[in-house]
Amino acid sequence: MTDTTPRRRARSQRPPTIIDVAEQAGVSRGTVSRVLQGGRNVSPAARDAVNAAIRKLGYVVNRAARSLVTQRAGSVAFLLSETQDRLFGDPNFTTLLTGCTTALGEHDIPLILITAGTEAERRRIAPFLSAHHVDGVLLISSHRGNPMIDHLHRANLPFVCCGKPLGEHGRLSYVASDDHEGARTMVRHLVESGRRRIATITGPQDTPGGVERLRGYREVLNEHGIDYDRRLVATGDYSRASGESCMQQLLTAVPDLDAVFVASDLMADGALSAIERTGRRVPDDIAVGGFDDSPVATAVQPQLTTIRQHWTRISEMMVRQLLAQIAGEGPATVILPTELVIRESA
Amino acid sequence: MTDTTPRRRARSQRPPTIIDVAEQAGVSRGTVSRVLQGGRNVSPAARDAVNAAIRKLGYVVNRAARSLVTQRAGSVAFLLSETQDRLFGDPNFTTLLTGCTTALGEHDIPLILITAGTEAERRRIAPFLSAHHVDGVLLISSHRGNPMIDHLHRANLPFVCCGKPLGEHGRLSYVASDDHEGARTMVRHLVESGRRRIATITGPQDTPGGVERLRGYREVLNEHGIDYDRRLVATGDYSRASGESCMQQLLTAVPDLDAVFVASDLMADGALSAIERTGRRVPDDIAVGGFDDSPVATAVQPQLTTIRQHWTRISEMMVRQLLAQIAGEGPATVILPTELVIRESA
DNA sequence: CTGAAAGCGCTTACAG
DNA sequence: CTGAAAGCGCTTACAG
Repeated sequence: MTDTTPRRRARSQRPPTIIDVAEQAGVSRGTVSRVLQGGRNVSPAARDAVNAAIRKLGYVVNRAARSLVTQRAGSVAFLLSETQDRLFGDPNFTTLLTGCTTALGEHDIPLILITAGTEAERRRIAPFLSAHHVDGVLLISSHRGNPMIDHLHRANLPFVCCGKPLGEHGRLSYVASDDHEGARTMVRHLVESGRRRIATITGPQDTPGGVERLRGYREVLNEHGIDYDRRLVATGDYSRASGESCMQQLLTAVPDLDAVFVASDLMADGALSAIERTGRRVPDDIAVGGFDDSPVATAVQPQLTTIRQHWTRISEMMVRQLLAQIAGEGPATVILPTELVIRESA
Repeated sequence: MTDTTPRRRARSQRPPTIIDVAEQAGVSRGTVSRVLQGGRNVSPAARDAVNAAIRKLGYVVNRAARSLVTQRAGSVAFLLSETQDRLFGDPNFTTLLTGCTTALGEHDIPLILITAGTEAERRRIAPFLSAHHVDGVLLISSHRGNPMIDHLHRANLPFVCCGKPLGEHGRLSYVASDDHEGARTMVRHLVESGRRRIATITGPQDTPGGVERLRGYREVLNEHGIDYDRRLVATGDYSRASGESCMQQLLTAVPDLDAVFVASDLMADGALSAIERTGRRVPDDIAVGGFDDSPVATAVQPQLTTIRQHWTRISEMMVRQLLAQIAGEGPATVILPTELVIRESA
C-alpha cells in the first residue's frame, strides 16, 4: 500500500471559502466579510442570505488568511515563566490554566501554552513573541525579577501578570488576590478565637504572597498588642515538605505556640503532619489556618480553615484585562477579595 | 491623553518581511523562501547571504502567510476531553502537558490547549477542529466512548491518544504505559515478599488503567495458586478520597489482609491514611504498592513502593507519533515499559 | 448598503 | 541554482 500523501487536499474536499459563501448567497465577498465582522452596514436581507449560506456550507473562517490581513494573530499565550517543579502538585495552577482557556474560548481565542522556565527556553521563545505570533500574553510568574517582563515590554506585546510582579515599577497590568487583607482576616480569626502565641509559615520572600501575607500577619498582631516574635516565623517554599519541616522547627523553638497561620494549604497539610507527630491535637492544642482553599483543604484531616482565592475570577479578569489592552486600553491593576472559609482546623 | 491606537503598526516599525531579506541579501524572494525551507537547491553563497540578512534584520517568518499557502496550521492541539475535576491534583497531568509543550517546542510547533469536558464545549470546538485550525491533536481522555474520537476521524484530523482508548476498534494511534505488565510486576513483588492475602484497589473499570491493572493482579495471583477472592477487590476513581474509603471497606471485609496493590499513588495515599487509622502498620502489617510514581509517592509516610510511569517519554512519543501522522504515516501503537520503584511501603 | 480591487507575506511549480 | 509570477483566503478603504 503506497501512501501517496497529497501535498494539498483536492479542491473538492477543501473547506468552503468566503467565495463559495458569496456565490451561494448571491452577494460579493466583501459583503460576506462584513457579516463575519458583525454585520455593520449590511442589509438584513443580505445578512440572512449570508448566514444561511454559511450554515448550509458549514463555512468556517480561515484564520491564517484573516491574520495575514488584520496583522493580528488571533491567539494569546499562557506563558509559564516558572521553574516547573513549582507547578507539580499545585492545584491552583490547573484551575488557572483551564479558567483562562475557558474565558478565552468564549471569545473564540485559542490559548497557546508556552513554558519558559529556563534561560534556553526563553531564548527560543523570544523570536516567537517578538514576531507577534500571539496578540498578548498571560504571564505566570511569581518570583522577583522576571526577565520576561522586560522582553514583553520591548516587544510591545500586551501582557497581564498573575499576581503582583515584585520589583517592577513600569506601567503594567496584573490581577491578584488581596493577599494582605486575606492574611489579616485569617490572623484576626485566630486572635478572636483566643489564640495568643500565633506562629506563621510564610511563602518565599521574593514572591508577593510571601511578602504580603507576612505583612498582614504582623499588622494584626500589632493591632492586638501582641509582640512580634521572630522565633514564631518560618519561611517555606509553598511545598508540602517545607510546611512540615517549618512546623517542626517552630514547635522546637516555641513549644507552647497555640496557632499557626500557614501561607498555603499545601504547606498547611505538611504542618498538620508535623503537629500530629508530636501528639498535639488540631485545633484543640494548635489552630491551623491555611491559604488558597485548594482541593487539599478538604482532603486532609481535620479539614482546613483557610482563605479562599477565587481562581476562576482571577482567570476571567486576566483575560478581560488582556483583551482590553489588545484593543488599545492602557494597563490596570485588579485586586480581588478573598474569603475566610471556616472548617475544622481553626 | 487620547489613545489613538493605530489599526496597524506603521510600515517602518513593522517586522521585516521576506522582501526586506531578499533585498538585503541581493537575491529573490524565492531564494529566501528556499533557504527558510531548509536550503535545498540553493548555492552556499546565496544561503550564507540570506542567513546573514536574516540575522541582521532579525527576520522571523510570518506564520499566517505561510499557513495560508501551505494549508497547514503549523500548530497542534492538546485536547483535554475529560471532566476537569479528574485533573485537579493529578500531577501526571501537568507532567504530560509540559512534556508535550517542550517536545513540540523543539519542532517550533505551538501547542494550543483546548478543553472539552462538557457537551457544550465540544460543540464549540468542533468547527475549529473541522476547519483544520490545528494540524493534529494530542487527545487526553481516559474514559470509554469518547465522542471526540469519532469527530476527529470524520474531520480527517491526525490524532494520538494518551492511553488506550477503550472500546475503539478503528485504525488509531495511542501511546500508553504497559499497565498490564506494570501491575504484574507489583503483585509479583508482593507475592515474592511473602504476602498471601493481597487486596487491590482498582481504577474505574471504564478506563484502561482500571481494567489492565486488575487483569495483571488476577493473573499473578492465579499463577501463584492463590484463589481469587472478590472481597479483596474494591473499585476506586483514582482520587485520594476514594482510596481511603475503598481501604476502609477492604479492611472491614477482610481484616487479615496483608497487602494491597493500589492502582494509583493518590489512592494509595488515601489507603495509607485508612490503614494508619486502624492502628495497623505499613509495611509490617500491610504492604502497600502504588502505581504512577507521582510526587505524592515520596511526600507520604512511609514513602510508596510503586510502579513508575515515564510521563516524559510518553509525551515525547505522543508528539513523535503525531508529527509522523501529520507527515502522512499511518497510525501506530506505542507501549512503554514501566519500572518497579522500591521504597518503604512494600 | 454594496461591489470591485488591492494587498497582507509567504510558497511553489514553472521556465530558464 | 535562480527569478518572475501566480495564488493561498481573507479584510478594507474606495467609489458609488
